[in-house]
Amino acid sequence: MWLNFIVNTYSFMTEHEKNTEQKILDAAEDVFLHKGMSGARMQEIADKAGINKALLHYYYRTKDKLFEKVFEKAFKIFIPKVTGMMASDTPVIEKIKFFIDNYMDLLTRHPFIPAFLISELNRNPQILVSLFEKNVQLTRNDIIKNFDKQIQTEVKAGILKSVDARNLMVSIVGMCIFPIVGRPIIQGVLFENNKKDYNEFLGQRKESIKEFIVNSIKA
Amino acid sequence: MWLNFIVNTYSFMTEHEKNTEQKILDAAEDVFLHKGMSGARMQEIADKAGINKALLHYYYRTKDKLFEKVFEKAFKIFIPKVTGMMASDTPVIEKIKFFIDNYMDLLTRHPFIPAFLISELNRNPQILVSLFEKNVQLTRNDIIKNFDKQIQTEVKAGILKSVDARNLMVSIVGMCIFPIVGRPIIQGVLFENNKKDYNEFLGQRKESIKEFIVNSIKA
DNA sequence: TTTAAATTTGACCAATTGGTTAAATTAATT
DNA sequence: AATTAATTTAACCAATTGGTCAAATTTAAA
Repeated sequence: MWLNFIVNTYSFMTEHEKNTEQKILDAAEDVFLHKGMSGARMQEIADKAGINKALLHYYYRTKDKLFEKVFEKAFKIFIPKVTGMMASDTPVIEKIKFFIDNYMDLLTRHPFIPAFLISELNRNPQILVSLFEKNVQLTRNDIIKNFDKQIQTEVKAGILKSVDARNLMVSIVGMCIFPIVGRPIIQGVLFENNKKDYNEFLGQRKESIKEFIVNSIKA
Repeated sequence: MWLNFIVNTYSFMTEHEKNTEQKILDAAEDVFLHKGMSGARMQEIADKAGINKALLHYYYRTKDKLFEKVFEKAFKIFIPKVTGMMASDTPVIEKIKFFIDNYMDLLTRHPFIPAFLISELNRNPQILVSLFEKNVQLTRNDIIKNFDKQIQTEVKAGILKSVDARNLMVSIVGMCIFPIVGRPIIQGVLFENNKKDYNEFLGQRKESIKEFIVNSIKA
């Protein structure tokens, strides 16, 4: 679709157009996720999409614009889930268990996104600025405050030990993400590089984390 | 020093030589750590070292060779510490507290190394193979087994709750590393991008992790 | 003080890279 | 069927990149 780089993906485009565009985006995701912005090559993306390189620039003018799209998609898959977990009104421990189950599943389905986000954001934190404007940044603050309030309520009710909301959240996400982004190192150092053993480890990790956290915060 | 790429840094080289070589290595570290293998430019490294680009190739034939040196140094700073923590014969909880204090300090001093290692290793896990051959891979297995044995002893002695050594180690390191590698995201989402607030958060994080873990594993 | 060896440089090169353009092809509109 | 608009391609380009080389300079050895 012409001027697509401005108007984006809309419902009135034909199946054919959607396919070409989607093929490019899929290929771009694949290449960018594994090689990063600086390591990705437009030619490789074109090859993987089965199209001419010039067509890439026809749809997404520049490498930066294409990268932006891929990054935004990756970001949206992972980050809102974290604040999302704090929104429901179930008890804290239930909430956490639910989150860990879902987040670990998400990580298993997209194991390369977190390292990609970490790498690109450390190299250029500026990317976040524009993303934060677009997305649900307004309510975010209230959500965190509410989650903290809920925790303090349960602390006073004698359900939980005294814990700080943000420390808890960073710990939970860290315990979930590290075995994924650090896989090459951990698998090498602690599992003699045995892929099967490590997959088993990841399989039971969910339960391990939940038990570890509940043990820590339950009064 | 001529043929330096083969013989490496030895004590019999003059101060002048050591300086030039070190200047290159420092500059390379700086650039590689922030831009990664594919994003780093030999010209930028040369500029930062204040030398001609050809001199870079005189000392370290290729970009790959130079990268290898930087990577190995970064790796050696961080990874042996983890297995090292398990070697002493103090009680488990003391060991863990000592490790967290030291590791968090290390992370604060070198905040960009972990993301660098994660990124490069996910992109090319092959790098590890040669490194594992060179380094203390022999005793590593015994160290882990001994640590696990110590834990199980303390479990039976009623000091600790039942915990798996490798899960525990991954959790500890994950809780330490995530606030560093995920800084841009966490600072943005949870701290309204306030740098000062985040530094304060990092300052108390050490104690928070220790308390969190002890609460979880103490019987 | 020669002479030889090691270090440093400027100029250069081939390959790669992101991006462009004009022409060809296909799809949509009349 | 004719024309217009949208899509796709091959060929090309300027800039960048890792790397080389011969010459110049500095240092060490004789």
